[in-house]
Amino acid sequence: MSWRKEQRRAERGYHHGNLKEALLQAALGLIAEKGAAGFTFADAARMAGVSAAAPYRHFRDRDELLSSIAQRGFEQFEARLTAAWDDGRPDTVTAFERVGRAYLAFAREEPAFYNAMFESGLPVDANPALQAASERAFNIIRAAAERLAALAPPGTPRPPAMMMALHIWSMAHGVASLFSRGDAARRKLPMSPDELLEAEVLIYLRGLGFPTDRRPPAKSAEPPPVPPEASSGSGVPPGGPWGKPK
Amino acid sequence: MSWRKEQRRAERGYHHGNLKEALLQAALGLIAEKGAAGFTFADAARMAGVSAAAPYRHFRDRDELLSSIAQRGFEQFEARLTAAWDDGRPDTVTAFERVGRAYLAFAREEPAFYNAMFESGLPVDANPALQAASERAFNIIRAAAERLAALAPPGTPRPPAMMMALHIWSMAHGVASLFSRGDAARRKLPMSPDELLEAEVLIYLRGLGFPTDRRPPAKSAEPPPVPPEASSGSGVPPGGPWGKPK
DNA sequence: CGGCTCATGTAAAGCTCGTTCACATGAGCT
DNA sequence: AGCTCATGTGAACGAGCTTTACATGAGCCG
Repeated sequence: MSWRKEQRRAERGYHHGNLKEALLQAALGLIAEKGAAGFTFADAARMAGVSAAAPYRHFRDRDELLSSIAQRGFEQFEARLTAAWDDGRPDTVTAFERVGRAYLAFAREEPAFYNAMFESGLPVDANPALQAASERAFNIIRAAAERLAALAPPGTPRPPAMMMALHIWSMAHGVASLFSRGDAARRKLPMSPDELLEAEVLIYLRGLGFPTDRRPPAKSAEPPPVPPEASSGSGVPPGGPWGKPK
Repeated sequence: MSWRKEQRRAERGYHHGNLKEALLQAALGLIAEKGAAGFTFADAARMAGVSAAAPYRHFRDRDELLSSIAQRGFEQFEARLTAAWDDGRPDTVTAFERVGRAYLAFAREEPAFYNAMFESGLPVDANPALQAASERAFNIIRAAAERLAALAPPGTPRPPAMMMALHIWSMAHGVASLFSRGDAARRKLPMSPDELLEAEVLIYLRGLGFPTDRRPPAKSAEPPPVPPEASSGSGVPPGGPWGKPK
C-alpha cells in the first residue's frame, strides 16, 4: 500500500508547495462530511498526501486549523450578509428579510463553515482575530437593525437596535440549528425552515409595530403607509405572515 | 500511583455495586466541565474507580452512554417545562412566558444535559426512545402554543399552533445557545438572556395580536412589572417589552 | 557555480482513547 | 457447598495527537 504514497511523492516532490491551503480544503470537506467532531488532523494530512506530522508546520494544533476555518467562515458569512442586505435596497423590510434568508442559506450551503463557526465548541473569545471576524459579521445584522429601528412608526417608542439585532440573530440561529442542518433537518415540519423563519421575523416585526404585510412603493420614502388596521382595535392586520388559514 | 486504585478496590471490593449510575454521574460532571466532545469514556471509568473496560458491561459504547444522558435530560426537561406551564395557570400568557424562562433556566443550570441533548451532535433519530423523549418535551411547548392560539383575538386569523411552537422553540434555543451557555455567555449584552428572550417572546406574541402589556385579571398575585400607562393612540403599547427607552 | 540556510516534510516514538478478548471474582441461588 | 452468570480486570490492537530528531531541497549570497 506504500506505492500510493511513493507515487504522490513522485508527482509532487518532497515539498508540497501549497500544503496550508490543501489542508484547509481537505478539512472543509471532511467537516462537511462528518462534522467538526468527526474530522481528524490525520485524515486531512492523508488527504493532502503528506505525513501526519506535516500539518504542524502550518498549524499549532488541530484547534488552530479549526479556528482558521471558522474565521474564514465568518468572513464569507459577512460577505453574504452584506450582499443580502444591499444597504437596505429596495426597502428596509425587504432587505431585512433577505438577510434572514441569507443566514439560512449559508447554514445550508456551507455546512462545514457553519459547523466550525457555531457548533464546533471552540472558544470564540480565545482567538482575537476570530472574535473580530465574528463581530464584523454580527455588525451587518446590527446595522440593518439600526436602520429598521429608525423606521419605527411615529408615536411608538423606538426599539433598541441592538436588542432587535440579537433577537433576529437568535431566531435565525435557532431555526438553523434546530431545523435546517444535518439530521435535525429530518424533523418533519409543517413548513420549510425558510418559511418558518420568514414568518417568525415578520410576526416579530409586526409586534414592533412595523407594517409587514405590504411593501412600501419601492423607490421612495421609507416611512411607509401605516396599515389602516394599525389604528383599529387590535392593531393586527388581517391575513397572517403564515398565509391564509385553510 | 497504583495504591490509589488498590485502595479503591479495598474500599468497595471487586464489584462496584452501582457502576451504571456512577458512570452516568461521572459523565454528567465531565460533560459539564469539558463539553460532550471533551468527555471520554476512560475518564468516566477512572472517576468511578474501575478499569477502562468495565463500562462496556453497561453501555454498548461511548455513544450509548451519551444517549442515555440525553434521554434522561429530555425527561427532566419535560418535567421542568410541564411544571413551568402548570396547565396555563394563572393565565395563558404568564404561563407561556414562564415556560420560556424554564427553558433558559434548564440550559443554564443543567449544562451537561443541555449539551448532550442539543450540542453533542448525536443522531436523535437513531434511538427511538431518545426521539420519543425529545418529542414529549417538545409537546409541552406545543400544547402551550395550542392553548395560546385558541386565545387569538377574535376577528384575526388563528395562527397555527404548531408554527407558534416551532417559533418559540427556535427563539429559546437560539438565545440559549448563543448567549446563555459556556463562553457564549461571555458576550457582552445590553440585557440578560432571560430578559432578551422574554422581550423577544412578548414582541412576537404582540405581533400575533395578543395583548401582552397587561395580563388578564389573575385571581391572585401577578405583580405588574410595568406601570399601567397603556393608552396611547396607535394600538401599540407604550414602553415596549424591553422596558422604557432611555 | 558552490555552498549555506531555513522552511518544509518524514519517520519514529510516546501518550491517550475506544474497543475487544480471555480470564478472574464473587453474589445469589440451589 | 457448589454452580453459574453478571460484573470487573488486564492485556492488546488500532487510531489519533503531538513532539523530536533527522532529511530534503528552494532560494539566496558570494
